[in-house]
Amino acid sequence: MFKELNPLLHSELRLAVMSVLLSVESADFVFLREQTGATAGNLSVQIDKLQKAGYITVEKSFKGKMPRTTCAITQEGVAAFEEYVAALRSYIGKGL
Amino acid sequence: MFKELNPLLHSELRLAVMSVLLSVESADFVFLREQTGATAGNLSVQIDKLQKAGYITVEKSFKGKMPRTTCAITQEGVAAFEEYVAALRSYIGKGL
DNA sequence: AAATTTGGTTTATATTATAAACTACTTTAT
DNA sequence: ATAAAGTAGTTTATAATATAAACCAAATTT
Repeated sequence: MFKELNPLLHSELRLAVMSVLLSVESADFVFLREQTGATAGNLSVQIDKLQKAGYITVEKSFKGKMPRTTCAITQEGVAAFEEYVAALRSYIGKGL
Repeated sequence: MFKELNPLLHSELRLAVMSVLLSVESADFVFLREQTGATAGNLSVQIDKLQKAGYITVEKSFKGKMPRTTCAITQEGVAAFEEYVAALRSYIGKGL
């Protein structure tokens, strides 16, 4: 009847992060914070979870002297997102 | 950019309950438990929250000697559900 | 050189979800 | 008639989650 909603994606902020990353090759921490409107602390935690799940990659580097964290979605992440959307449809129906 | 996801509906079980109630005039506790696959305890709690939010009505009666709890979605509930779906679209895009 | 800003992380707290335990009663079997 | 098992839930305890607040290290501005 109802498909299971991947709990890692069924979170407002993590879903927003994935949504941004789906459309942009890669994005840094500050860009993600701006796009999602999240606090840095919350974003830091959720990025970590997405990375540990293998849904995104996280690269740390320096832009001049300032630290920079760059994120990108993985193939696994894309697949998980698509599955999540398919599961949602079982709750929402054609409506979505 | 991203619309807020009503936290009362952004819950797997509550969303499933609302989804069932959208399609059936009314449903009793047992039917909801069967359709959602939830435990009775979890269902009881979530029904309570939906009722307190004004998204569903809950009527207690007896069917013969056995207690019966009957739920139905309210207009407010329908509206909230539709808004939730619209908000989801901001994360999902055309895909859904 | 002191104050502020940037780019984060860690930690503490509040909320949520969930299952386990319990209540109250009914039905069935002995 | 009574013990055992089932039904329809509720309450309570625990685990997981989300979130913000506090913090840190370095850079920039005044």
